[in-house]
Amino acid sequence: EDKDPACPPEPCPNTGATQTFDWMKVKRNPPKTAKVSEYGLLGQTNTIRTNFTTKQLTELEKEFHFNKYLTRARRVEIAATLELNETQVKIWFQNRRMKQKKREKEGLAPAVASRSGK
Amino acid sequence: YDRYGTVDFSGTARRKNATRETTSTLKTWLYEHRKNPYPTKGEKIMLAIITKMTLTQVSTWFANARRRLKKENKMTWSPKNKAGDDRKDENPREEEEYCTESRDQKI
DNA sequence: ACAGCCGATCAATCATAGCA
DNA sequence: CTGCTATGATTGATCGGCTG
Repeated sequence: EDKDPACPPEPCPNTGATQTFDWMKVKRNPPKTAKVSEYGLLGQTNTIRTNFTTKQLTELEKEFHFNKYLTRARRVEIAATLELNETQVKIWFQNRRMKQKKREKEGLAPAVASRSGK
Repeated sequence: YDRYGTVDFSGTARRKNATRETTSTLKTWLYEHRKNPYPTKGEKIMLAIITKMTLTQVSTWFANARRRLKKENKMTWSPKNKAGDDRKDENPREEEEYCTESRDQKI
C-alpha cells in the first residue's frame, strides 16, 4: 500500500477517458422541507434550502446557549414561535452541536506542527 | 463572522489558497483513488500533516473537489491547460441506460 | 418499532484570491 | 484598475449506522 515515492509535483495522468464512477452518480434526495404554504399549491413550496432569518438564528442561538439539547416540548415551542418545522429546529441543533465540537477541536490545537516557526 | 450578515470585520480568517505542493499532493491522492475518493479519517490526518493543513481543510478540499468533478463529469482537471492540448471530450456519453435501480415510486 | 443523535457528506451559495 | 473565474468555507439538509 502506498506507492508513491517520487510524487512529482504533477499528477498529469490524463487518460482522456472521462470515466464516470458510481460515486459521481450519487444523487441526494432534494430537501423536502414541505411546509404547505398557506398559499396553496403553487408548486412545492420549497424544495430548497431554507434560509433562516437573522431573528430565527438569534433565537436558536440563544436557546442553544441555554441547553445544547432540546426536549420534545421545547422543540415544539420553539418551532411554533419561529415558524419552523420541528425537524428544522431539530436539525439546526444537531448541526449546531457538531459545529461547536469542531470549533473546540480546532481552536484548541491548531499549531501542532512543530515549530517551524517563523 | 455571521454567515453573511455582511458583518465583515476586518481581518477574519484571510482565506488563503493552498500552495501548489499542497494541491499537488491532494490531487495525486484523489486521482489514485478516483474510484473511491473518500479518504478515511486516518488518511485525512495523514494528508493534513503532509500538506500542513487542518483536518477540516482537507475534508473541505475533498468535498469541493469531488463535487467539482462530479459536476463536470470529466476527469480532465490535472493539466487543464498550460501547454497546448486540452479539452477534447466529445461523446456526451449518456448511455448507461437508467439501470435497474430506480426509486420505486411506491404507488 | 422508532425517534434522536452522531459523523460524514452533499448541494447551493457566499466571499475572496488571483489572473487575464 | 476591471471583470471574471477558481477555490475555500459555511450551512441547511440527507444518508447510514448506532442506541436507548
